[in-house]
Amino acid sequence: MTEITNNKVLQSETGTLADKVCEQIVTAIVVGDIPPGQKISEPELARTYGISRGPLREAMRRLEALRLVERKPHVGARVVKLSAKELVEIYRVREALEGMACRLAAEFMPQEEIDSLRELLHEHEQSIAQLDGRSYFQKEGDLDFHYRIVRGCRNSKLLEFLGGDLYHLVRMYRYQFSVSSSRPKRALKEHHQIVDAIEARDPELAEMLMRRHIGAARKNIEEKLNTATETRGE
Amino acid sequence: MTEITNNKVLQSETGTLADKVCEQIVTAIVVGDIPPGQKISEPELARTYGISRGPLREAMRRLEALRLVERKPHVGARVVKLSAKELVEIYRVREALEGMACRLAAEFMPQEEIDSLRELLHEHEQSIAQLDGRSYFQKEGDLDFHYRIVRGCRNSKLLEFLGGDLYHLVRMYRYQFSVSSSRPKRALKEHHQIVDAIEARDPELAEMLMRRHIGAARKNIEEKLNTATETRGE
DNA sequence: CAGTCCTAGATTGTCGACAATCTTGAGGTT
DNA sequence: AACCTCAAGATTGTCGACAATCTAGGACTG
Repeated sequence: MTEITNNKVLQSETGTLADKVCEQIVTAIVVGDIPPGQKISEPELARTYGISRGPLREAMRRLEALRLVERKPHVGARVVKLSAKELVEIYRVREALEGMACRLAAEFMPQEEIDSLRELLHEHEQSIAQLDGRSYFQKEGDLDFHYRIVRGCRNSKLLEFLGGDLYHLVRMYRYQFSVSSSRPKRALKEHHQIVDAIEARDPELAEMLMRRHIGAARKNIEEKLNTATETRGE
Repeated sequence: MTEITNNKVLQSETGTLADKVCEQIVTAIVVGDIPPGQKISEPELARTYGISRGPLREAMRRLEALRLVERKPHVGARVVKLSAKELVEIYRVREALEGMACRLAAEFMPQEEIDSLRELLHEHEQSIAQLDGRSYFQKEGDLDFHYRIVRGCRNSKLLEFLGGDLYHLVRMYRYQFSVSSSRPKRALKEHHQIVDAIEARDPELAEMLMRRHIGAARKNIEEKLNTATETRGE
C-alpha cells in the first residue's frame, strides 16, 4: 500500500480537509490506485489519510454524487465498475450535451478564447509529431479541448454537469482502458474542423461535427469492446 | 392524490434516517416551505426534524449534489435561488438530453410501455377537460410524461442525470412560479405527436418533436420572465 | 451430508462534545 | 464623523464513543 503523505500539496484555499481528502481519493480512483469494484472500508481509509471518519464520510457522499462510488445502506461503499454498456451510455450523454455545448459555443464564445483554442491545437499537433507513441498528454489534452468548448458555451448548468459529474468518469475510463490513442491525427483534424465551424459562427454545423466526433469515439469503443470479448470478467 | 412514479420509492425500507430527512427537506424546498435564498442553520434544522447534526450534514451534502442548496466552507448553506438565466440554461440542457432520450425511446421502448403512455395521456385529457383551471395535476402529470420517456430510452446514465439531478430543480421552479399551465391543450397535443413518432419507430422525428416541445416551453418562460420585469427582487 | 438457525465479530449509522473559523457589534484613533 | 481594530458570540468543522445492522462461521437438525 502506498503511503500517502498528507502534507503533500496545500492548494487548500479554505481547507475543509474533507474536500482535500475528497480530491485525493478522486485522483486515487481515477488513476487506479483504488481498483474498480473494490470495497471501501471507512476506518481503513480514515487511517490512511490521517483523518477521522466524519470528514471521510462527507467525502464519500461527494464521491457518490460524482458517480465514482456506489453506497448501499448498512453495507458499505464500492468503487464503481464501469460496464461496456454503461460506458456507451455515457458517450451517448456526452454526444447530446457536448453537441448542444458546441452549438452554443458557436454563438457565444469570445474570439480570444477561439484563438487560445487554436494555440492549444497547435501544441497538440507538435506533441503528436514528437512523442508519437506517448498517449498520456493526448488523453488529457483531448479532455482539455472538450472542456474548453463546454466552458465557452456560457451555460453554467451545462458546465456543472459535464465538468462536474461526467468529467471524472470519462477520465477514469481513459486511464483504465488507455484508449483514445487509436487515431490521434484523425481526432486532431476533427478538432480543427470543429473550431473552424465555431469561428465561422455556424451553430448547426458545429453541433453536427461535435456529435459526429463523439459518436465516432463511441463506435470505436463499441467495436473495441466487442473484439475483446469479456474473457477478463471475474 | 396522484401517486407520482418517483425514481426513489418513498422512504422506510432500510431507513438510514439521513436519507429520509433528506427527502423531507427536498420536498420542503421544492414546495417552498423553505424559501429560495434562505440561510440554513444546521442546529435549527436538526432540532426541527428531531435528529442530530451528523445525519443532517450528510443530507445537506446530498442536497448540494442535487443542486438544491449551495454551501460555502465555514459560512453555511443557502437554498439555491434560480435566476432567469439559469432557468433558461436548465431548459437548454433538458432540450439536449430529453431530445436524445426521445430518440432512443423510439428505438428501444417496449410496446407495452407505449400503450401505458397513451393511457396516461388519455387521463390527462380528461383531467384537463374536467378541472380546467387546476394546474397541479397537469404540472406533475407533465413531469410524469417526460419521466416515462426518459425511463423508456433504456439508458441508465441518462435516467440518473435527468431523473436524479434536474428533476427536482424543474419541480421547484414549477412550484415557485406556477407556470406550464399556460397552454395545457397544446402541450397535450404535442405529447400525442411525440408518442406517435415513438410508436412509428421514427427516432429522428421523435427527437425533433421533443426538442421543439421543450424549446417552446423555454421560449414561453423567456417571454414570461421578460414581461414580468424583476420587480419582486428583494 | 445438506440445510437452517444462531452467535460472534466487524462495519456502518448516530450522537454529543470540543476546536477552528466567521460574523457582528462596540470602542478607540485619525 | 469615518475607519480600523478587536473581542464576544454564534456557527461550522472535527473527533471519539456508543448503538443498530449486516456478514461470516459453526453447531444443530432433518
